[in-house]
Amino acid sequence: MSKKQNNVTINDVALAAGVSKGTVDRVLHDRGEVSRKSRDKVLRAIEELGFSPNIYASLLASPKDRLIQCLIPEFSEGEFWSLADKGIREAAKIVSRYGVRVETVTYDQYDAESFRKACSRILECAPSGVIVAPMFGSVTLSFVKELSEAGIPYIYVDSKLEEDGYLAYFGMQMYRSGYLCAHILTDGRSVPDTVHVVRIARDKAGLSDPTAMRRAGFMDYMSCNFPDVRIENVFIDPNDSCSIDSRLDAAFGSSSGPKFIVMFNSRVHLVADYIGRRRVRDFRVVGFDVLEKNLAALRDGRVQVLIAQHMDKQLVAAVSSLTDYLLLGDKVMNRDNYAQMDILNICNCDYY
Amino acid sequence: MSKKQNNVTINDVALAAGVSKGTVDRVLHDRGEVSRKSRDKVLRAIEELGFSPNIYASLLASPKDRLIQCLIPEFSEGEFWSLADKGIREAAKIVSRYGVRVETVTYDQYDAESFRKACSRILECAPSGVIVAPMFGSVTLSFVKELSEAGIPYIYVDSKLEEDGYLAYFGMQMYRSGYLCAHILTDGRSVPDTVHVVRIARDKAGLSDPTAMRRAGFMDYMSCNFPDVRIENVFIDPNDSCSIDSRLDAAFGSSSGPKFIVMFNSRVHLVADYIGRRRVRDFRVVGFDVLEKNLAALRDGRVQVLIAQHMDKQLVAAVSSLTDYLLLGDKVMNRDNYAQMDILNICNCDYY
DNA sequence: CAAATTTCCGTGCACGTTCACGGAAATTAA
DNA sequence: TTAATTTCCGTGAACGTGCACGGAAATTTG
Repeated sequence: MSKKQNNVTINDVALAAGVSKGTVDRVLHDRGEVSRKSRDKVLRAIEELGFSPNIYASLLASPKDRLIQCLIPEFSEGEFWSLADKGIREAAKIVSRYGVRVETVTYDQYDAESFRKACSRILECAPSGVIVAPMFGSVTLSFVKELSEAGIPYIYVDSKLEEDGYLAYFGMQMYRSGYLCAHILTDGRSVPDTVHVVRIARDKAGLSDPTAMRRAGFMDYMSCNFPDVRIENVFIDPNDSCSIDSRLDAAFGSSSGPKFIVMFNSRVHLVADYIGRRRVRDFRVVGFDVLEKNLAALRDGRVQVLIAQHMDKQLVAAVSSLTDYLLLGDKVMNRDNYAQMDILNICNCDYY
Repeated sequence: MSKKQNNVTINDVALAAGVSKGTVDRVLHDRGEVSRKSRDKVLRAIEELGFSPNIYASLLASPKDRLIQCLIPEFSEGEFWSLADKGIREAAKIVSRYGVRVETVTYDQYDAESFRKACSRILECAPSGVIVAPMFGSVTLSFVKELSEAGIPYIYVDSKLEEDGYLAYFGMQMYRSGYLCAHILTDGRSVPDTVHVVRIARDKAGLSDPTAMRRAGFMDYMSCNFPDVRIENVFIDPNDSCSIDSRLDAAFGSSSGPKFIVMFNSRVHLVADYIGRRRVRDFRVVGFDVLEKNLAALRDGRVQVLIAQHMDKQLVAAVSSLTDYLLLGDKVMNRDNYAQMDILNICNCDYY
C-alpha cells in the first residue's frame, strides 16, 4: 500500500505545455479566454501525459449543494410505490456521503393537474437532477423540455416517453412481462377453456394505462399458443370493495373446472383474498409485484406465481447513476436499464 | 444549486472544544496521544455540532495506492468463472475513478497447492483488500487468518467458510437452490418413476464439493414430495468426452417414457448436446448457470429451465462494497448478501 | 505613434483533511 | 531543585483543483 498513484497533475500538464495551471483549467472546462495555440499545446500535453483530473480535489474545490428530486405517485404503506420510495430513501443515505441530497415529490396518479403542479414545484426548486415516473404524456413532455432548457438532467423510471432528452431509463419491458406471464400460466399444464384476466383499475378516459403493453404481450402469447382458449376480462372498480366478490362470483360461479387467473397490476392480493374467503379450489393465479400482501398470498398458496421487479433496487440504481453523472460528469452508465423479471413462487419467495 | 452545505469543519470542532485541529484529527482516527479530558471535549463538540468529515478532503489528503485482489478459479472463455471475471473487470473500470485498482488472481480449482501459492503471492503484494472464492477449506482458513493479522479486509464470494472474520459474503444459498430446482422440475407435472441426476465432475477425494448442499436441498424436496420417485445418479468423467454418450445411453436407453434430468453444476450443456445428438424426445432438463452454451440449449429447447445467479453483478457488488469500505471506512454494507435465484426459461432468457 | 480596448494568461488563495515535526506541559528521576 | 523523560498538543505544509483578480500582450482606434 505505497503512496500516491497518478502523479500527473494539472501542474505537470501546465509545465509540459509551457503555460500556467490557470490556462490548463480553462481548457479543461472549456470556458474560453485561451488562444488557439495555447489550447492545442495543452490538449497535446494532456494526451501525452495521460492526465485525468483528481476527482477528490475537484469535488473539494467546488462544493456545490446538489439536490436530486424524485417525482413518483403518492402511496400508502405497503403499496407499490412505497417500494420505490424505500429505494429512494436507501439511495439518499448512500449518496449523502457525497454531499448529494435526495427528495421525494409525489402526485396523484389519477389527477393530471396534481402532476402538473408537482412539476412546477420542482422547476422552482431548480434541483441538480430529476428522476421521474411519468404518468401523463403531454404534461411530462413539456416538463422535461423545461428541464432540458434549464440544463437539468433527468432519468425516467417505470416507464419512459418516446423522446430523446433523457439521461437514462430504469424499468421493465412491459410487453415481454405479459408474454412471460402467459408462458408461466400455461407452460406444461392443461389449460382450461377460459382464462380470466382480472382488471382492477379506475377506468378514466385519457389516461395511458401503464399495463396496456403487458396485456398486449399476454394476448399475443395466448393467441399464438392457445388460439382456442377464451380470454375473459373481469372489470372491477377498486373503490367499490363489495363489487369484487359479486363480479368474481359472476365470472367463476358457473363452471367448476380449474380456474386460470392473471392480473396485470399489483393488486392480485385482492383476488387472493376472494379465493381465501370463498375457499376456491383448483386454481392457478399469476400476478405482478412483491407487495407484502401479495407475498403473503404466495406463501399460503392463494397465488402461485408473482412476476416481480426490484422497484427499490431500480430507484437505488437510478439515484446512484444520477449522482455519478452529477459528480463525475460523464456518462459511465447504460442509457436503457431493463429491470430483471423475477419469477417468484412459494419456494423462492422468502429469499427475494 | 447554491454553494456549500455542511459548513461544520474540523476547525469548528477544534474551536468549540478549545483544542487544535491536530488533536481533533487524533481523536477522529483513534491514534492516541490525547488526554482523557481533551478527548471527551472533542467528542462532545463533534456530537453537538453534528460534524461529519468531508470525504473528499479526507481522500485528497491521504492518497494511498489502493489495490483490491480477487482470487478465483482459472477459466476459459465462456466458462462459469469467466462471468465472474467479467464482473471484476467491469467493477475495475468503475472504481478506477476513485483511485482503486483491481486485479484478478487465478488458481487451479482442482489443485490445492496452486491455491496455496496464489494465496502467498497475494500476501506478498499486501493489497488493501481481498475478494476470495474459496475452494479449499483449511488453506483458506490459514490464508484469511494471515489477512486478518495484516489488517487486510476480505470478502467471500460463491461460498464462505464458517468463521467470523470476513467483511461480507456474496453468493447463493446452495441448499435453497437445490430445493427450488426440484420444485421447478416437478411442480404441476406428472413425474416419471425415475429422475436422473447427472454428475459431471472430477471426483477427487478431499475436495469439498460446492454443489453438495444443493444436492441435499434437491433430495430433501424430492423425498418429501415424491417419496416413491427413484433418484438415479449418473456419474461421468469430464475428461473422457466419449464416456458421456455411453453413460447416458446406459442410463436412458432402457425406458422410453418421459425423462426428467437435473444437473447441479454449470455443465448442463453437455447433456443438452447429448440430447441433440441422440434426438431424445419427451424430456425435461433443469440446470444451473447462464453460460453461453447453456443459454443456446435453453433457446432451442434442449434445456427447459436454468437457475441462475448474476455472477458478474455479484462481483461488481463485492468490489464496490470493498471499495466503499476502503474509502468510506464504515460498513454501510450488509454482511451476507444472498444472490437472487433467477429462473430462466425460453421465454425470458433473452432479457437476462 | 500613443491611447484605448480587447484578448489572453499567470498568481495566489480557498476547499477540509492528514500527518510529521517540534515543542510545551506534566511527570519522573537524580 | 534541576534534569531527564514522557505525555500531550499546536503548527504548518502538503494533497490537486477551481476561480477571482489583476495585469501583460496583442489588437484596434484616433
